[in-house]
Amino acid sequence: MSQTGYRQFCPVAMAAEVLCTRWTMVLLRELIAGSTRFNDLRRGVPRMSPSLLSRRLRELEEAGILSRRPVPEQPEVLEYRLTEAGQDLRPVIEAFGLWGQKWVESQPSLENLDPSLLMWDMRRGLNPAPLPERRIVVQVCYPELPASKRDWWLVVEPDGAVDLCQSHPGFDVDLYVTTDLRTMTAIWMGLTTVSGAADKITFDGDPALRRSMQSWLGLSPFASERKRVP
Amino acid sequence: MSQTGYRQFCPVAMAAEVLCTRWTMVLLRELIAGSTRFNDLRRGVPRMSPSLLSRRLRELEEAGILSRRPVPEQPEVLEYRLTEAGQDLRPVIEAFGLWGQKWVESQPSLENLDPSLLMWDMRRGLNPAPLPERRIVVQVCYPELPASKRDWWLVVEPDGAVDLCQSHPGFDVDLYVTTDLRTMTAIWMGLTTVSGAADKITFDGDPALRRSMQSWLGLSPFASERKRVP
DNA sequence: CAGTATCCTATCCGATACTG
DNA sequence: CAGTATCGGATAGGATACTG
Repeated sequence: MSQTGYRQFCPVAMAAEVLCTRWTMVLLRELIAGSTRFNDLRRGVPRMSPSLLSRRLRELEEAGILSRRPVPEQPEVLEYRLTEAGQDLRPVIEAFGLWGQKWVESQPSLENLDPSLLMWDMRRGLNPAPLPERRIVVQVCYPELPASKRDWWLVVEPDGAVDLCQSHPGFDVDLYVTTDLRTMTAIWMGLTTVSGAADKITFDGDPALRRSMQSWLGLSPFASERKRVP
Repeated sequence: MSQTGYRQFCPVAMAAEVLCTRWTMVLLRELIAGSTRFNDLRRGVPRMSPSLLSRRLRELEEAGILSRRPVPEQPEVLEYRLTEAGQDLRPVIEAFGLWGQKWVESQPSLENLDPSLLMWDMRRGLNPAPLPERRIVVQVCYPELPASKRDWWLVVEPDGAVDLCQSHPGFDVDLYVTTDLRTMTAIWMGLTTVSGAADKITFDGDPALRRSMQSWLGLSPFASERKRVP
């Protein structure tokens, strides 16, 4: 937002005054998704400058939306946790996301891809349930990208924990997935499906894993909402 | 919002890019409440400059949220109607308002009172159902205000139509209500009630009307949500 | 890694005045 | 009444570099 507040007694205006400043809703989405540490937040909101992030976090604390407390083990590092008021923003974020998914043209967003962000989101959403009960390693390759962002490894531990690596984790790879970033992003957003984009993906490795990919690949929380934009 | 967009493929960011610019949410609240004409919108969002209003309306049209069409009878005047995408913002606005009502301290907003806006909102919300089936005139007086904003008349026609006047409409007044603007605003927001603020209101006229006031006085759509802020 | 301070510019927005 | 153009200032926020 710019200049001063709205100075209006309507609750919508009161909320907008706190929430409708640049990056705030996106940051809140990341907090609600569960990130609590500064650099995790940065990963989730990569285009936001650290100084603005720092500032927003302070503002949100002041607004009673989150608390900044030292991490117990590392007292010089802060941890950001939503207060009750912050948790209660979940329906607000969901309403935003739902509406955005339904009504905002996605072509322009698909011009602004970001492999780190996508993989970070995929890591978070990945659903280990359909996977066999052993360590599973999936390598994703985007041949069009420069080497530093080309290869990614998702490591799913037997207990369901998921790690994202940018260098080979040392374990055998169960499934190789090669595609372009745009296709993978479209799948993640629910604009297409693994089978719908079959001609743009090549697989190598465990056929069962490949067939079940749509089910274990975690999609955007809004992927199930179909586009309505004309 | 400032600068350029977020260039992020998350639906929350996509929605925020359209919705989180200054005044936009407040304007949308007014559109969803039913205003369709430029100057009605101005009344509902009085602190917004006309040029910004004009601009936002064009942006919202571009975003597919509303349509600008000439009024059938007055082809040189435009009428702003929400499209389906715009109607679908209702849950978003409601989520905002609900959260604002629950979690934003209202003291500061109560420093920024506005009789025109309040009366305009009251006119809109007034519930004619509990009133007798004849024309009812209620005069509201804020003695503390300058003459030009002191007296207001709500005229409820037998068919339920409500008019707001700033000069005596000529009909007999059924009920006089005298109070201060802050009290009336607090009632409208649900922070107190007519009987709870009885010591700050004086009545003259029809006792039945007075007793039923809480029921016919239209409150803010969010008035029923109780404050939770600590 | 975690977070902050500084600096500078783009741009958003508010005020005002103006036209059909 | 309905709506738009212009203009200038404030400030938000981006880039960068820096500290514990």
